[in-house]
Amino acid sequence: MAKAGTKKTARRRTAETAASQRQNNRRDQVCAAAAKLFAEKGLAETSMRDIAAAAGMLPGSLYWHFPSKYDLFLQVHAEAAGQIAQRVDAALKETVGPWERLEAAAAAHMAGMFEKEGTVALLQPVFPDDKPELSARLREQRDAYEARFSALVEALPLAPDVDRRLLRLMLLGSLNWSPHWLKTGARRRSPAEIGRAFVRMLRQSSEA
Amino acid sequence: MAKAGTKKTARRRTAETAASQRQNNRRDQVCAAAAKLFAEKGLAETSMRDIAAAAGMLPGSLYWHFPSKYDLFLQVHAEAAGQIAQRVDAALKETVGPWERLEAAAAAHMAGMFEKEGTVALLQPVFPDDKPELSARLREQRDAYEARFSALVEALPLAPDVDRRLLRLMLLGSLNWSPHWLKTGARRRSPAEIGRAFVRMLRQSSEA
DNA sequence: CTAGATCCCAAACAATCGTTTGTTTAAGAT
DNA sequence: ATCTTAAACAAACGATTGTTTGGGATCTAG
Repeated sequence: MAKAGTKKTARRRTAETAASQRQNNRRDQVCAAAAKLFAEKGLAETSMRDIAAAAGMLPGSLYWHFPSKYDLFLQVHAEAAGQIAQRVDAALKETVGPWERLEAAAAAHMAGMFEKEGTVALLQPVFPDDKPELSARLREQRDAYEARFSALVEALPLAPDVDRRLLRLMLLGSLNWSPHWLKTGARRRSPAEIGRAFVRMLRQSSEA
Repeated sequence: MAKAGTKKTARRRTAETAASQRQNNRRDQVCAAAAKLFAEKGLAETSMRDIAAAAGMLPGSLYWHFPSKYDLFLQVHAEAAGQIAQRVDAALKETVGPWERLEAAAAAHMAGMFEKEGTVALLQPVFPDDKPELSARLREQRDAYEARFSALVEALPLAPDVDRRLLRLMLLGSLNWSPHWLKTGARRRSPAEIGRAFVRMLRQSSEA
């Protein structure tokens, strides 16, 4: 087929595809195990040995996939943020009213946080002061995601005396705090329902 | 004067008072230093060496005042919780209306969290899974404090379809999350004002 | 068949952790 | 002056931390 192409590209492409089949087989597995542990115990309380054991390999082997523990955490964080952002964006595409959009975003935010065990790690802000680079990256990811809510609140038809910033912070705070009391088992209402309920509680009081 | 009293009691009393003057001189100092560090970096990220350095003594000397790191943390946590509870109770004594009482409690909660640097440590729930005793004690302290808000919400005149539990959780979540974005310097509104604003946002929408 | 890449193991590295031990200093009590 | 106790120092303990090193499979490309 592509044998007529330049030797280099042809060789490289086959090498890439063949390699990528074999490549990163267990990388995602490591990520998943790390996500779960980070979400359960936090960054500092989770050791590389714990992650390695959960992923079924030795501690040193992790360093073939990730250059450091913080890079691994950053990867997990980015994936979690991306998943929730994807959910929110998908929900927003199907919704039109300003309040309905905020409600859909809150529901997607909650559903995204609780869909997988590891995703909750996103919201617990862990900013190690001795790793300013890591903290900066985490803030970037978080800010980029939360910008969606800034826009949604900005679009609300509100009475002129309502502090939009405070409304946004109140909603996000109550959403992000929910993992502390919402247990995954035997929940009365689904996470998405709770997110919608929070938005509705804010709605009538501040409508224009 | 008291020389006619029994030798034992007289001697013991003077010994106690004299000892208590000399006793626990730097214990509070250690507590304050630990509270500040715990609030800034959390339990796991704060080492006994950090605390000792901040208190101006050597690591081993801490163990004369506290039997372990977790006991020290528990003490700090209890003091912080007690201070906020005291503020809330004082504010409630002067307020009568159900909504006004909730508003006053939220304001006191916020003011208490931000009055000292170390007090914020209260709200960041740190429950090490390998120390169930510590986790249980922390939960006790937190639950005992938050019971106030349960009672306050229960006393609100609400429409019958309003979920009081969810309203309480929303308020407490947004309050407890505020340290993540409310910077101590150059704040637009005081913590107490923000707490009041949060309650007002909930008020009109759910009033009976 | 050889060369090289991929992936992991086995073992150790230096650093830091919470904690313990033995000793010393200072001050009040007898 | 002697005895006791509070409070700290100095130094180390074993365990755990994140990470490095070197080598051994396993597979693919040439």
